[in-house]
Amino acid sequence: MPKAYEPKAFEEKWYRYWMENDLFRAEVGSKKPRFSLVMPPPNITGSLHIGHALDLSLQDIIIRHMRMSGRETLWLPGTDHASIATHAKIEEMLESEGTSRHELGREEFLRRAWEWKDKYGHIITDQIKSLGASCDWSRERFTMDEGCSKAVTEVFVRLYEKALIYKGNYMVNFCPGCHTVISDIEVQHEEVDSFLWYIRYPLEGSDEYIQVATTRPETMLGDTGIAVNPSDKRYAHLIGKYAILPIIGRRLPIFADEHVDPGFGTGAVKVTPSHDPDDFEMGMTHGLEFVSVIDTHGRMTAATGKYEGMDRYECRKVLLKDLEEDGYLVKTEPYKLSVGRCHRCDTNVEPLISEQWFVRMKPLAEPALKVVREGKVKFVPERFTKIYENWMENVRDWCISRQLWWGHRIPAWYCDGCGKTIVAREEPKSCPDCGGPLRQDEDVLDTWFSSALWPFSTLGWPEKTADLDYFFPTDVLVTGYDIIFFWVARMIFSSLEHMGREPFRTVVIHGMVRDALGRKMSKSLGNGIDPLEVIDKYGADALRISLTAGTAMGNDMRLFDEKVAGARNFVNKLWNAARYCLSNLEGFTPPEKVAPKNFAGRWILSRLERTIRGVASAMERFEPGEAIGLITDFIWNEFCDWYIEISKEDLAREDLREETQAVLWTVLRDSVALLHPFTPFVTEELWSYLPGRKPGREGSLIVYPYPQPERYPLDEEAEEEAEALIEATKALRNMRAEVNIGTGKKAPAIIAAAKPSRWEKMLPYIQRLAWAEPVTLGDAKEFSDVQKALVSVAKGATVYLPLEGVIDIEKETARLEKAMEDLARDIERTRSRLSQEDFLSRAPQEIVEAQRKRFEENSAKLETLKTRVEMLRRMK
RNA sequence: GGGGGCUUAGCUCAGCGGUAAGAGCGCUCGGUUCACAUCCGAGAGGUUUCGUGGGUUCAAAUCCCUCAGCCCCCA
Repeated sequence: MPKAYEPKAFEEKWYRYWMENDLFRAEVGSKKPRFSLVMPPPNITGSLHIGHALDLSLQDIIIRHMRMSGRETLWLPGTDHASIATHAKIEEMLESEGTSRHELGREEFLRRAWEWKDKYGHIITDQIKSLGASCDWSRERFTMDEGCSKAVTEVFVRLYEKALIYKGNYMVNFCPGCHTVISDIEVQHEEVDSFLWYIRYPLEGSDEYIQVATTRPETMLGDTGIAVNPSDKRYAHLIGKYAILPIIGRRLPIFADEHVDPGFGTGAVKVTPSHDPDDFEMGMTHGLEFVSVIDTHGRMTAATGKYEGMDRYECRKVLLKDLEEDGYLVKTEPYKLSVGRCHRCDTNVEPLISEQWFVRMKPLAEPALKVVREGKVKFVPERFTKIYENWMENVRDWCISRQLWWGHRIPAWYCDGCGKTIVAREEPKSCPDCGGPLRQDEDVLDTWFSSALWPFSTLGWPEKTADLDYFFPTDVLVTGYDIIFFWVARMIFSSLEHMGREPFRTVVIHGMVRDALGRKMSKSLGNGIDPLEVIDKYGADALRISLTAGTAMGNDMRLFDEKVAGARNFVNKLWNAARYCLSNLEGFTPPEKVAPKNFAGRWILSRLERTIRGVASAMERFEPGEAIGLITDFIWNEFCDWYIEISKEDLAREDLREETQAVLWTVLRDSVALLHPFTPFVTEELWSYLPGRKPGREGSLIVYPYPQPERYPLDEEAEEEAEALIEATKALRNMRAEVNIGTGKKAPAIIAAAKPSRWEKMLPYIQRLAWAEPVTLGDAKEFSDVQKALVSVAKGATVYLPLEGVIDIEKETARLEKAMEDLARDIERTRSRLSQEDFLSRAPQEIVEAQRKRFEENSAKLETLKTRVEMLRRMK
């Protein structure tokens, strides 16, 4: 076994080994209880970022834990076609070649897109492998593969037939940057510093004006009315009259509408039904004219006269100048307003009216709410339930068409002859009504429309497949809180609608990974951490630990180099502990049963049992951070710091050598097994060196039964003895440091015990652990008059550090008095607690007992110290 | 405007009803002990204390309410 831990030496090797031996593959119809999980499909245009690394690490931890716990596990991987992103990427590529999609035509564009996908689409899946993700690559899917596409068509047709999909002319969010409609949740609202412009519109047949305030002056060219609040006395006399739109000259009816906030601006608002969602509503209810003044490129339309062709913001500038010159602009005030930006390209979204396809949400949302409220789908942590419900309760219809070519083309055909619309699974040859020719809808569907079907489309739906039958519904879904609405919610209602049941039982939500300063990682800030670089530097295992340890599920976390280095240090510690164990296990044959007689062995197995129980509980609650914390604490602070040191003594003893070897082997084996879901590479590597490893595939750690509770007896007696030993050792080390006796330097020690017989067996350990030589044992009274020594009290014993020279009485007295103060304070606290009737009668018996015991132990310690201090005083 | 989160040691964070507040990093002191300097030993550091003020309880950092600061989501 190599001396140094070097992850690069074996990480790739083990991934290949697992793959070649088909160890990630799920078997349909296995007798084991099954456990399935689908991977949130990463975007094919993307490369692995730290968010993926977290998401995938958590899934791998869960799936490996389940696999080792005896489940037939499926972790289904795949990728997402990412309509907008890929489309943009291809367009960019074509542009660099001096051509465009319109020049090439749809068919050629798609050919080029598929070519690109075949060439680059697997980059991210290759990267996923370097993390150790144990997903079943034989079942890998792509949202645009044949099966998933078939599912999309099927769903579209079914929803259309149930009138849950409709086409209509409504106000939508258009992104001039991506040149497509986007859905409501793809718009990000952001507060920006802007202005409120006050403009006066002349009243018809009068010299007077009505003043309005607006944040978007350029839209005034499309104004078709002016609204005031019905209760607003200032304007009551103008209702029913008309104003004249400056520059354009259009007659604008002045009307009352309750939605107008009298406190905003002047209380009178211009109404642009074609470019504002609220105005759209008013336009509909009040029968206003609809005039579109901004097109899908963000440019002014022909309806704007001399402004035609100008960019909307350019037009704003020119128009304001014109208004000012003509005396219409009254004033300009600074104003904070919320602008909608495109989630993908950051361009300001333009609300405009357009004919698009929508999913009717109300009927779908109801069952999706019910299933969560009834607990059939549970969120972990629970607080995300409320966030989901909140959204689902207020959900609006989902705009699903996109003006792009890369994606699932909408299965709708139009007959120009008779105007009929046909929605069908197979392309119809001609119009069933008039026999005329048909043309297919040009648009594709929102990518999320296909990912919403992921848990069942990937298992073969709409076909009845064995996979679907066996693995659906899936058990858990792991994802970040940022896509609860985009994805989780949509999977839930889609599955309920098409499968008749929930897609998964538990949704495990994690937070975002931030940089060292708590900032979001972004390209513009350049503060992103590349997981591949981290893996290169510290290994995948260290990365996985640093992403999961020390954080609670659902909370954001910060990642920085020192954190990963710390994780790597732990792995190195494990590596060296294993080296120690293995070097002492040469020629060792694992016994049938490990049942040590010595307290040290019983102690460490008892502690191991507690760790196993804690891990089982944490994993059950989906708190891998807690689980890994328990395991690392056990390995480092108990096994390495204490048991391994003790074992050095015991291995040298004829009567204990064999059982000590057995304990070392057992604890190492279980530690490595417990850790495997978290650090798969190093553990499988160490496993390969472990005596007793069964040969071949079946002997791999990845399929070794995960340590479960009640594997070893809890041994309170041994734990108490070990605690006493540790306490005495620490007391000695402490006193030695006090008087600058270096570690490793021999110095005598005296243990004055209440029950000396109990301490006899511990002397060799104390000798080694506290570099104490010679160690003298006696009963409490025997040494009470030792003068040249420092004293500490441990559980059941007084520990002396005899000194060659004369002790500094002042200093020692002060040290002891400080200890006495602490004890006295504690004694007082427990005494007062024990004197309360309510406490004695209402608190559980164990708690009361523990207090009593503590009171007695501390009183005894205090008594000892008191006597000692009195003695020191007499010496002065 | 609605919803959620955070506020615990210098920093990053655990702990979320059971009784002297924990970890890692950083800091100080001491160490080339035959697994490990990617390490070992000791220690300081939280004003009797977990943002503030109340309440519930035998018992609160932990549960409830108030307020404050910061952050996120939705409208």
